[in-house]
Amino acid sequence: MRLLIVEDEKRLALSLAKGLTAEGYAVDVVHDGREGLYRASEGSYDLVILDIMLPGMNGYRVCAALRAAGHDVPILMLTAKDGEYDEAEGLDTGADDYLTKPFSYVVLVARVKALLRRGGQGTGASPVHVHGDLKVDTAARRVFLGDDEVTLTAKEFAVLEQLVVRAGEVVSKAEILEHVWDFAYEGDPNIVEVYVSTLRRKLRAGLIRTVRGAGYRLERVEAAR
Amino acid sequence: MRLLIVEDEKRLALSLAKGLTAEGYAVDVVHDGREGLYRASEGSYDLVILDIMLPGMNGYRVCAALRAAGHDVPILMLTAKDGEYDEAEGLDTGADDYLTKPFSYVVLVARVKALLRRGGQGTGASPVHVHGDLKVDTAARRVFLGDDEVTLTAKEFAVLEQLVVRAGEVVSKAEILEHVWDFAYEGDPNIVEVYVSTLRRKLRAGLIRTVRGAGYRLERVEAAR
DNA sequence: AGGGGGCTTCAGGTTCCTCTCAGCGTCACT
DNA sequence: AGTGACGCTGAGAGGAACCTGAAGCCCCCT
Repeated sequence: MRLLIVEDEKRLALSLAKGLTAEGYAVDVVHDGREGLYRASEGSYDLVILDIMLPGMNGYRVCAALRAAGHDVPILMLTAKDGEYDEAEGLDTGADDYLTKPFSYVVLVARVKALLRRGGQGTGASPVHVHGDLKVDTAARRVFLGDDEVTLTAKEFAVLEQLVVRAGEVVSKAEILEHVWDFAYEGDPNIVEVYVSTLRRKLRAGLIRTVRGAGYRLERVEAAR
Repeated sequence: MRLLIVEDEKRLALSLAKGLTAEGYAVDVVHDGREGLYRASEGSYDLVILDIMLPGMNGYRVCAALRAAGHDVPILMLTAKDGEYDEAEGLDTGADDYLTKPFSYVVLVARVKALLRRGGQGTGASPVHVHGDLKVDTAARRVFLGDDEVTLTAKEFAVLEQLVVRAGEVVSKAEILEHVWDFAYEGDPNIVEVYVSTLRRKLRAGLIRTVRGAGYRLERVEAAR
């Protein structure tokens, strides 16, 4: 899951990014409206957190421009409560939810999750993926193998999520990198192998199949016996 | 999938080529406009990445010339943001999308994929090709012969894919070479024979017919029994 | 300040692809 | 039937891709 934060208060942006990263999202941050619009237009984000007061281009205009261009990515607006801007206006321009500053971090996370869940429903994707005896609950971020819960770290979960969403298909290492790590990541792609390795250990060895030269594939339901 | 990059900044061209190759595309690079037009005219590319500022012939003119000649290959234009050239003009001349430098690599890949997807849908290409008792699933990278799965390596799969996509037609050795390896490949063309040989062994001897002096042909549905 | 957990890098080891080569078979044409 | 061109295929070297244990770093919690 990739999130884009468009927020010019750098301290706030940074702390949000940090927290959400810890939740297992891949988070990109930009500090001005024009740049935000540009990045969001690429369509590779699952949600955009958009401040209203922005240099370059204000949040309403970014939001309106995105909708005008046909993007239906969920948008969570951040409004200051000083009354200069109006919540209703945000919703009018096509935002899906708004949050009035100051807000608690917990609330933000809850809203983010709610929006992601709603978006998922809209497109017919269930938040819970069942796959043989593997059950991945993307909303609750829990994984079960048979009756046993398996504890995964944020990154482990994110990698598994990618594989589960496209179960049966080959997912390339590059695609996993793109979705799980953010665009500033310049590290070793080997990191994907490391995570696959630990996932295999924590889950079951045969579950994630390596397709040499192509990527990884979550095996479709193992032959029932 | 074959991509052509027309870009005179060699460093940029090289790094794009490297990345896209890693994504599994066969990538060719040329550094001037005239050469780009010439290669693109051959019609063997699935997408063209076209810089605007080019020696020989600028990107707009290449693009316009291609469209004038009736080619509908997707074109992704690269524009510098210095304002000398205008994005709209790129789209006017028939480009399908544009990207303003500097851009992140991830963005480029996303756009490339989007364009290829759009094109693919239009032509109704399915990810699964069925051909008699041979089934080739390009998304999962799996091949079935009857009920049995056949394990293929990356190159074997790529060769078979070429034959399957054009089932019933003769595909020349040169075409296979170009699609599976890229045009910079300087090795022995015999390599194609080697791979056809192993494919026959792994699949069924009669499936791939040699057409002497012309190439190979995947036989249309074998006589049902 | 110390400890722990998660993230990342690194390096050694392993697997198994890829490509080349060479000899032989097969085909088409005379 | 002979001949040359073309195609087939087994063997092996070399290397790419992948796996995984270990260790360092950073952040957070105690």
